[in-house]
Amino acid sequence: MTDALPPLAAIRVFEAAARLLSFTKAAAELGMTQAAVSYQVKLLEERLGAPLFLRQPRALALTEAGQWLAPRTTEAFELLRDAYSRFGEREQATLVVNTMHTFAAQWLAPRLGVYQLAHPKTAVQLETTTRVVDFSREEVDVVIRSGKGKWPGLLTYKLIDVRYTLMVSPALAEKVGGLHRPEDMFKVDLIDPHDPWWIDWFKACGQPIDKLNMDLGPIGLQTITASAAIAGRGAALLVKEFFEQEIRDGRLYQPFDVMVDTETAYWLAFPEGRRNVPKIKAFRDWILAEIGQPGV
Amino acid sequence: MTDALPPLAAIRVFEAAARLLSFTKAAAELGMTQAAVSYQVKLLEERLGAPLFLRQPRALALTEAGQWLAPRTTEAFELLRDAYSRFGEREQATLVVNTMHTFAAQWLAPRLGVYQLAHPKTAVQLETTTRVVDFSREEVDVVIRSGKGKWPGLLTYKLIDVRYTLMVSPALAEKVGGLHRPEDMFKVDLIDPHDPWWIDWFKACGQPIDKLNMDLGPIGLQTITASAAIAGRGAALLVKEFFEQEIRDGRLYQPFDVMVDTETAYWLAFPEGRRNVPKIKAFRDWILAEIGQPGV
DNA sequence: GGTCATGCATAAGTCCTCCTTATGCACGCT
DNA sequence: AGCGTGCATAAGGAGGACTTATGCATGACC
Repeated sequence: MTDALPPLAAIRVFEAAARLLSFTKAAAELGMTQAAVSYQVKLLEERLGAPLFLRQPRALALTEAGQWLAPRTTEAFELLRDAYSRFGEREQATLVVNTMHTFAAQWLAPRLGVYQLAHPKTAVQLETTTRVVDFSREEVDVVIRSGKGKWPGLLTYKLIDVRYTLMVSPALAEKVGGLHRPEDMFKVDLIDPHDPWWIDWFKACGQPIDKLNMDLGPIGLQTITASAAIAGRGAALLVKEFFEQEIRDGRLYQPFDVMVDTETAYWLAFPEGRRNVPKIKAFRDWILAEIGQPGV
Repeated sequence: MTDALPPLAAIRVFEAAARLLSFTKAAAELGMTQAAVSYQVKLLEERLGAPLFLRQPRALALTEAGQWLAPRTTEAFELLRDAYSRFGEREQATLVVNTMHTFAAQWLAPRLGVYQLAHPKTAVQLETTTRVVDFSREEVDVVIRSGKGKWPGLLTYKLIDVRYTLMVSPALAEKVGGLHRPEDMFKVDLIDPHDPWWIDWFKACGQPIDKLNMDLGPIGLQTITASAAIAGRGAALLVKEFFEQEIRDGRLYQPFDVMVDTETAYWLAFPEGRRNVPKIKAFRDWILAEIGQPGV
């Protein structure tokens, strides 16, 4: 026989019975019947080939062998209980949120102070990427991404529709004599003019354009295009929800009512198997409430 | 949620997988399939709400959380493995044999040297009592008792038939002119004359006596009555097998062939549940071989 | 001395946890 | 491109771990 351990279920029962010196009390602590405790102790005694308890009237006592074994077993179980209890606390301490830069910078970061006050035990760690996250290979708790929201193996919660609109600096609009209708767009430059969003926008305005100048540089982050618009360099297509503060400040304004619905949205997503993780549930509930949608 | 531990089966699997950084190797060590390891790890990760491993091509890695938890878990399991392994060695160290004084002193003690040489790792601790042993309340491994040998819950192995015969000192026999037939018994005293064995012995000799003088003291141990017989104080009824050395030495001799069979025997007995305990099996096999009977 | 409460022991039966089998997928190597 | 390897998963089975019911021994109380 190798030094394989006896069944762990029996060891666990023995540990509780030895610590409490009562099968009945051990049963209560372990959430099982006294008969199950008796049964497991008998199994362990037979397996070890030695009695561990002396059954006495109205009292249980440990044999010498039991007295030798019990504290060692309890020490091991205390290590386990401590480790797994502190693990729970430790895991609650940090929530890793991976999302694209725009969402992080414009929507989430400004609100994290509120989140922190409401959840002092959990620090949110923002990661800003746009690539696909593989939850089995990366230590990420939740992601926020745009798209259709149907990702197998993930639970998804809809946050914000992706609808963009044209925005400019009020100063620029005044400088060119105002932008009163989409036909006035010749007066200003298009920021990030190769962004395919422009095709859909002009089409929505009834002025379709066939093609964009795709030779220009890579499509920029909305935060960069928004900065250029605020600087008066032209008009940008932006998701309005990300720039509410700038709108309130008068640094950006929306001259026309045209909104282009991409039929996609921003989604909170995480693996189905983590649906019951407290810090993830808390974050989900908070962000849904913050967006003004009913929680699950 | 209380600080209840996750399922121990899952923790055990995690510990092996973390230590070996391989589900396949962990499966081999634990004697289960790789699918079972994968399943248990997934269970634990969902229960804890955190991934413990990062699945990489041709390599498993622990997450930060897993790196935190694994050494603590391994430490606990090393305590358990060490304790239960040393327990086995420790339990092999001593065998407690409870038997009546005569068997211990006359038959077993003289042979224990031989046993010790054959089993150097096990010390036999003799307890000499005649009362009933309750294995659930006393730390006794095996008992040797006389009787019918049918004791519920115990396994029994027959050792020696209880047949007694008359024995005297050769010097005493010569002093009284010899003991040639049972009718000569008037020449010597009966040692322990109130022992009921005398009724059966005289009856077996064709000279029944009706009663004994029951007013005398308690029935003595055979070792005491044998000492008196050796000292020439009279004749004693003894189990011959216990006094072979004294017979060889010429200190006792059996003048008649009369043997009275009590229809009982000396039995080795221990609880059924301990049938597989190595030190008990070893002792059983030795004592059966010593008595000249085939082992089980 | 009789009755009752308590705690452990056991048999029989149930159920669900833990596993196996079969198979898929991703990746590195050749 | 094909193959070998290691992890993942679904479906299903079995046996381990438990429950229920009951017995027994003992101490406390009247």
